[in-house]
Amino acid sequence: MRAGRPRGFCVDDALDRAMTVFWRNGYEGASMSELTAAMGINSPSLYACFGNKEGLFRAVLERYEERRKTFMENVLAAPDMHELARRYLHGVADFAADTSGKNPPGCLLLQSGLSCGEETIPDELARHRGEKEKALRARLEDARGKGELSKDADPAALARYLMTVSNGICVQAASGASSTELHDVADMALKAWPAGAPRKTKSRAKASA
Amino acid sequence: MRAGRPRGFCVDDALDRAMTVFWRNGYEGASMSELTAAMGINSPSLYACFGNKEGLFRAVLERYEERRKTFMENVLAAPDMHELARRYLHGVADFAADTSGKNPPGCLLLQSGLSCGEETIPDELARHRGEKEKALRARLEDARGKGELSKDADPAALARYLMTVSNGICVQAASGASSTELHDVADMALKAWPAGAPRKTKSRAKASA
DNA sequence: CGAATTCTGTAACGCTCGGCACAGATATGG
DNA sequence: CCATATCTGTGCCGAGCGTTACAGAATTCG
Repeated sequence: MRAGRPRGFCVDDALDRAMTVFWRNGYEGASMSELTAAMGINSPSLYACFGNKEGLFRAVLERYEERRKTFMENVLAAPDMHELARRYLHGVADFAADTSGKNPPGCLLLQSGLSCGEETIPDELARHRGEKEKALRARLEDARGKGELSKDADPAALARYLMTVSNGICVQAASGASSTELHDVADMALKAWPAGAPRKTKSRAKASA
Repeated sequence: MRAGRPRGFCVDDALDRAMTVFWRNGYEGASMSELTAAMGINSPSLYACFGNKEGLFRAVLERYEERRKTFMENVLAAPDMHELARRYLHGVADFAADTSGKNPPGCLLLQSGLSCGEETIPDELARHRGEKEKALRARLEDARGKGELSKDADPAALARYLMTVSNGICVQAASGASSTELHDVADMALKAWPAGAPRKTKSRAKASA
């Protein structure tokens, strides 16, 4: 164990509370006083732990990705590509409409700073969204190689389509759309998905844990 | 415009310049000093003309809608509903990818403040986006009444779908997607659009969430 | 034990923010 | 040509921002 006075707060809990503030107010709209108040700590503790506001934000993003990891794993583990698309879009709809916690509806990767005074924030968020798209594309390319997807399908375009609809759903959620409205949009978007090998679709809906 | 010293700048030009700043930096990220510098005026002139920062922003939004008016008119004047969807999505793709002016790629109604410290800004923007959705829905309802759209089609859901994809396209554009990528997404989204006039439409069961 | 180390709370820093008083400049109307 | 009205530029305001200096409190190590 390390010497010195032990930290008086749980880092992950603090990050979860900071996440809510960034999510609701955006990066610039979240003031340090709001953040420290929500986290239940004083600013020197925050600066000692995270460096500065941007460092805190990056830590929040990592925490966010960690919490969404099981969802993406579940999506990528889909048995066929139509099921992958279905799990992804309906999972996003579930997630975006979820107001059971303290977080506002929508998605942190959009709400916290689509545009902003410091260019580095939107760039970082775009990078994170790009990572998700890349994961989807890799899975689709793999499926195409294995014959689970038509040879004339374009994995990159399909992945981009999923991300586009997903981001649109998040915006709709932030604008106040209901859960069923979002799922209807997801269903409609799935009609554009290539038929692929399997013709049988199960209509089972599962919420993201 | 009676007595008194005449205004030394063109209001619309100033609004166009302010629009670029809000677009690129977001509402909160746009400082008054940046705005006045871009508009080529001093702050007292700005305050005398627009009241305060939020007043300026609202004026910018009006100007924006005015500039987009002919586009929406062209969309709503489409001869059939598939053409309406096509014009809308590809028009948005064109618009979002356009970097010929000084405005960044994407859409002001999203970039300038999806989330923000002052709740009133995201609300106002959501209202503006809602107006567009309402216009599309009204046109679709009208078309359904005239038999140009299947009776079991849902105008509200279709309008929401268009808005969702449109917003997604704008996010993709802001993330750096190319024009052809955006048009590919628009084409793919159009595959989900109900067929022209025939009586047969597949209605998929809604998710049980 | 004392020394070293690490975290915490108080209080304040310099800076930029949005906004405005004021006086000079430039127009109109009588 | 004066009275009135509107706009412009200079300069400044209090508030809040992100950030940090400092000293005391709590722990481990020798």
